[in-house]
Amino acid sequence: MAAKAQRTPRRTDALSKERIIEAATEILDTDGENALTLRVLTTRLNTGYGAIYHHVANKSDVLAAATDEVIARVMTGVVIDAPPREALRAVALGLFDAIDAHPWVGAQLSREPWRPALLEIYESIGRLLDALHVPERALFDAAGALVNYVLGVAGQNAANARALAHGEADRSVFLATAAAHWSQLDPDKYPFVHKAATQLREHDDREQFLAGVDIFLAGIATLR
Amino acid sequence: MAAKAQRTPRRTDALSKERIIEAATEILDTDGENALTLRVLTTRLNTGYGAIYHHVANKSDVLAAATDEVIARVMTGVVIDAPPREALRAVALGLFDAIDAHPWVGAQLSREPWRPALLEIYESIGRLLDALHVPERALFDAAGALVNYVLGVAGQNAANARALAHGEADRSVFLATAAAHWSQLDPDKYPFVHKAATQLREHDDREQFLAGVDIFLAGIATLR
DNA sequence: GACTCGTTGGATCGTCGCTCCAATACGCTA
DNA sequence: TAGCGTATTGGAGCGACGATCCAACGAGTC
Repeated sequence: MAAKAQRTPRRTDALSKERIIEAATEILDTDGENALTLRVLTTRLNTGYGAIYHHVANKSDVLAAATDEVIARVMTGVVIDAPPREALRAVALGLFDAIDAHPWVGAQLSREPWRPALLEIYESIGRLLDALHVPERALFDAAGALVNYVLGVAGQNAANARALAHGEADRSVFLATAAAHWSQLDPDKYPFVHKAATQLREHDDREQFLAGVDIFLAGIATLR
Repeated sequence: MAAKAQRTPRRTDALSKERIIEAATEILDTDGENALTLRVLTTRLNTGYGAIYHHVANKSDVLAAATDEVIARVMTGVVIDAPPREALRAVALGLFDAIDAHPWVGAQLSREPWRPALLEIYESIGRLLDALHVPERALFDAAGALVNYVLGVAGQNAANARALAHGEADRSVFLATAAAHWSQLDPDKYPFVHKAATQLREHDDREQFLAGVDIFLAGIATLR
C-alpha cells in the first residue's frame, strides 16, 4: 500500500447538509439520542469537525433539520381528503407512529418548538379543525390544545425510549416493573394509581393515544 | 485572622440533601436550567464534589428531587373539596402556575416521567376524574390524556423560558417576533397559521391553557 | 498555467459530569 | 477522659463533550 499522503486527499463524494442529516438520522435511530455526538458523526462521515461545521450551524441545527425532515415526510404522506374527523385522527396517528419510530423527534419537538416542524403540524391540524367547523374564535385554542396533547405524548415516548435504550431489557419487562411498583403503593394513599396498575401493564400506547385524541375531538365538538 | 488550616475544618452547618436541593432550586429559578452545573453548586454551597455526591446520586437526582418538591407543594396546596370539575381546573391551574414560575420543572417532567412527581399528578387527576363519574374503563385513558396535555404545555413553557433566558428581550417582544414571522408566511401555503398570527401575539398562555382543559373536560363528559 | 476561494480535516480549547481518595472531626464505647 | 471507627468532606484529575480556528487542498475560472 502506498504511504498515506500527509493530508488525506479531498473527498470526491461531496459532503452536504443532506448527507450530514442522513447520517445523523441513522445514528439517532439505531443508537438513540445521546449516541449522536460530533465525534461519532465525523467518524461515520469520514471527515472532520470543520467540514461538518461548514455545512451546519451547530448540533441543534442538525437535530432540528433531521426532525423537520421526519415531520415533513409524515405531513405530506397523510391522506387529507378523508372527512375532517378521520383526517385528524390519521394525522395524529401518523405523528404518533413517526415519533414511535424516531423517539428523538419527540424530545426535539418539545425542546425547540419554534422550528419549522411544529409549524407544519399546527397548520395541518388547524386547517382540519377549521374544516370541522370549529368556530373561528375557538380555533386557536383548540389547535393549541390538540398540538400540546400530541407533544406531551411525544415527550413521554422519547423518555421511555431513552429509558429502554440502556438496560431495562424490553418494553414488556419495563411496563411490568412499573406496574408492579404502582400496585405496591399504599391503596389508601394512592387509590387511583394502585387500581390503574393493571391497566398500565396491559395497555397499548397507540390505542391510548387515539383514545385521548377522541376525547379531545369530542370536547371540540361541543364548541360549535 | 488565624491562618487557614491545611484543610478546611469540617463544616458545622451540616450539608444535607435538602440543603443541596434548596440551593439547586434557587440557581434554577434565578439563572435557568443550564446554569445548574455541579461547579456552580459547589461554589454556592462552599463545598466540593465529594460532599455533594455523598448526599446525592447524580445531577439528575438533584433535578428530580427538586421537581418532586415543587410538585408536592402544588398538589398539597390545592383545594380539593370543591366540586370535582372545579377541583380539576384548580389542580391544572396550580400545575400551570408552578411550571410557569419554575419552567425547568416542565422539562424535567417530560424527561423522567417515572419519578414520584408525575405519580402525584396522576393520582390527583385520576381521583378527581373518578369523582366526576367517568366510567371505570375510560378512567385510565382519560387521566392519561389530561396528564399528557399538561405535560405538553409544560414542555412548551420550559422551551419558551429557555429561549427567553438568553437574548430575546422579554416575552412580548418574543411573541411579536414570532407572530410577525407567522404573518409573513404565504397565506396560500399556510392559511391557518397565517390567520392565527394575530391571536398568537395577543393570546394569554394561562387562559389558553385553561381553554384546553375545558375542551378536555367537555370531551370527558361525553364518555359517561 | 496561475490564481481564487469554497471545502476539508484535525489540533486544540474550555467546560461538563463524575470518580476517587486522603484528610478530617463527630459521636460512641470503655 | 481517652481512644477509635466511621460518616462526611474537599478537590485533583479523568474522559467526553461541543465548538473554534486555521493550514492545506483542489475544482473551477480566466
